Amino acid sequence: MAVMWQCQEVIPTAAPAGAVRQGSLRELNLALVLGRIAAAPRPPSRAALAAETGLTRATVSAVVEDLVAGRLVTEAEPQPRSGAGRPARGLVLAGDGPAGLGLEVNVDYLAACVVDLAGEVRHHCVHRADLRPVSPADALGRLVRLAAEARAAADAQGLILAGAALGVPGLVDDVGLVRLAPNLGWRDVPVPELLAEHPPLTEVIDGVPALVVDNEANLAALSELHAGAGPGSFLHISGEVGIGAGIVLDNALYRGARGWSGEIGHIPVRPDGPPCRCGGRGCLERYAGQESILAAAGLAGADLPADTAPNRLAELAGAGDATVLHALHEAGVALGVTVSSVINLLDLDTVVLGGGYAPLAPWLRPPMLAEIERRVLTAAWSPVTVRPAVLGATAAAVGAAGSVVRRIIARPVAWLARL
Amino acid sequence: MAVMWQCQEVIPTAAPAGAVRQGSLRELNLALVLGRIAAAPRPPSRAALAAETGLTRATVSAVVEDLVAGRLVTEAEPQPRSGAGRPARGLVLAGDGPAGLGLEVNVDYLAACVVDLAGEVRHHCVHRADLRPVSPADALGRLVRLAAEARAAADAQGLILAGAALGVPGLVDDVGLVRLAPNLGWRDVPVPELLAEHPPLTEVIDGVPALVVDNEANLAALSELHAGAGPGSFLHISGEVGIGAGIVLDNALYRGARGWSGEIGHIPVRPDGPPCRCGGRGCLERYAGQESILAAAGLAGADLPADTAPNRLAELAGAGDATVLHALHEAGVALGVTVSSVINLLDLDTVVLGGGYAPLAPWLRPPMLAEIERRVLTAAWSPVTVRPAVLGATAAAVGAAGSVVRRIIARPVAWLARL
DNA sequence: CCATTTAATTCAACCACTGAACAAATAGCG
DNA sequence: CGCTATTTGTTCAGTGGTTGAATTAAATGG
Repeated sequence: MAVMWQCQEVIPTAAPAGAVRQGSLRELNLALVLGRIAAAPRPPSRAALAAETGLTRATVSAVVEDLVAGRLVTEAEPQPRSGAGRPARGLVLAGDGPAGLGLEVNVDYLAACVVDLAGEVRHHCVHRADLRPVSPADALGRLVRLAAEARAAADAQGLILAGAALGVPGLVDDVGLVRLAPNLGWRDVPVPELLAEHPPLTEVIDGVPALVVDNEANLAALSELHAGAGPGSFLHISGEVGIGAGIVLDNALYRGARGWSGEIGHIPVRPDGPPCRCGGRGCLERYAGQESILAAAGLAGADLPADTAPNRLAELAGAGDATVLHALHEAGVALGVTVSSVINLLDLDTVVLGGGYAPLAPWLRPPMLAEIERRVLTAAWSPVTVRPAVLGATAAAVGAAGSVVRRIIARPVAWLARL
Repeated sequence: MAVMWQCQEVIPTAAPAGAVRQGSLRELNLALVLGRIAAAPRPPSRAALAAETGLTRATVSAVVEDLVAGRLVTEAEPQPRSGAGRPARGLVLAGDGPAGLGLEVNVDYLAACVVDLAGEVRHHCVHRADLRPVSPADALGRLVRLAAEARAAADAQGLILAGAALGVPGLVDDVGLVRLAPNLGWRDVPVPELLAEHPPLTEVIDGVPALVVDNEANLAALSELHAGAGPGSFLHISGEVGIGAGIVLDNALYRGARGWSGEIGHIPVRPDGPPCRCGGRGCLERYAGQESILAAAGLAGADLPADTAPNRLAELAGAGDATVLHALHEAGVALGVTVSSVINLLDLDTVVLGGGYAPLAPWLRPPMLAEIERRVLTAAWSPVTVRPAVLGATAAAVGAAGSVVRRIIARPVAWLARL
């Protein structure tokens, strides 16, 4: 069994860097048309797609025929139309075609979900447990059981799982090794090997590995790209126990030379500040990490589970607790300083507060905006938006599943060839 | 005369986002083959190109025929071969085809140069003068005279100018307006309008404007990408009077949502540090800007021209001047702190010291590496390289000219259609 | 001098898109 | 109710560009 491990989701750019044969022509147009169907606000007709893409109606018909045959697209009920003419048959992404399996291992929960082509979450299941004392092999074993449940749920709904993606709160290298997941206590964990005993996740479908491992913050950012306020460039900050960021540039996740981009938690806020366990001093995590906020809020000993702490903080802040308000203000200032650097560097216009920061956005936002206003050179010409993420704690798992279906939409040929 | 102004060089991605007709097929393969010829270390044969790209030899021959007819490629002398078989005819980029005109306006000089398809600098001319007291219209007038000289030189060598690019040390928006060039004293200067009286620069060749305006740091980074140590992702820091950075990700310049990326000079090193004229506090420019280094080195009153100051500092440092050494060390530490943030964020493996920093690299490098070692989370697994730029002060102008020819190589159809 | 080897060209076949004509399905109007 | 206008979708000959195999070209080596 030749298992090829690919780490980290890569949405193939529709255009191959290599030779362009005539088959590529159809390949590119399949991707083009399917992409438009996916992006359209309402089911488009073949004629509308032709007008939109510049292809002829004849070609669009041929392409759509392929997509329908491959169960990627179905015809919607003819919708009430105004004006004369033969009524259009609307095209929608199939609700019973391929789907993506999204998995997540985090500090205090496991999650699995199934997302269909249209991006709808068709199954979702969370298993709460503190995973720090659990061995990696054990944790992954539990995850496989969750995945089996999800697979059964997908089958029951007529969906075909086309791949899976796993989000981990740490650095993942390009052979599937989790180099370091500090808050989980993992170091050099070979996820592929540990999962190798579980066949459902280790198949290779047409050259694409059945499972892809990626950083959790990256996947959360992807979910915001697809489910959230849509296209553009933005920074998605995940405030979990650690602080991670996903960088979306021009509708694509930027991963860096080795896939380790977005390690925002250890950007120095005050280079001479208190030492951080990373070895540096005055890192952002020392000011805006969950533990630091809790300590500053006087809740250090409260021993709250990591996933309820943000809501507890929001509750107290809403009630006007001065210590908590001050702690959040300080965290917001630190975040603002860091984010200003990022914006000066990358010229982004949007910052999304995700993970644990989402419920705290009302209190983090004002000090962040104040710092940005002061420190970002171009703020005068174009304002920067800071907003909470639309998806909550489930973002990473949903983003993982979404990355699977987005890969199909970006390169439908791979799926069609599988049949 | 319909002059379309496009600001900022954009290398077209060979694959159009729109419809893919059969003509696109040839278009893509022209770009593919020409790109391989440009990237090859020695003149490749048609057969080698076929093997490399996956196209058939028949197709490669047809494509090459088009390229030769369009004066983009010529056949090199048959080189001595080993082994049996018909000798290959090597293909090289034409030395008498299209060329790019590169222009630069900086604080104390103007520059123009001509670069051919192969990236060779075929003409170069610098005009030294302090341009701060000169009006923008006047400065651009002088630049046009320099450009005319360059055009004559290109003609004399049988080159055809296919476009021009202008580098400016400031923020350029997408209609050609220089929003702010602080060290030049420019604000809201409409470069296109001021150049409109000079026909040679305002033609539109086949939909592509004859002149493109861009930030100088971006163009310097591009020159490093093409002339320097080649492909990859890196941060190019230009230490002129201000500090700018060009970000190259996956062999492409990243420009940001509005083209204002790389404003690294105002990233805070110490958020409570001395106030900066940008309105923030403790910005990098306050520690590693040319004026700050000179002040720390005790040369504040020396009134050195901006372009000789770095060499003077290098001279003194080489002679062991303790004050200068200390000043450079402090600047290096500040640069190291900032660069660490950038690397944590973007996961780059290379930092290039360009502009005025290039001659100072021997002294800046050690403290930078020390900070990176300490603050970059992933430094343990993969080392970060810090090196001086290969091109000196001429980098921006050469990069500008190079961007013109790179655009032709990336999409040769535009040039071929022009005939 | 001829077999071997590699390079490049020629040519019929084929694939996918184009453009125009045609069929289908509706609304509006007398 | 029937006719026209209108828009959607399909059919089909035509075309551009690639493929693959055969052919020609130009060298080496025994």
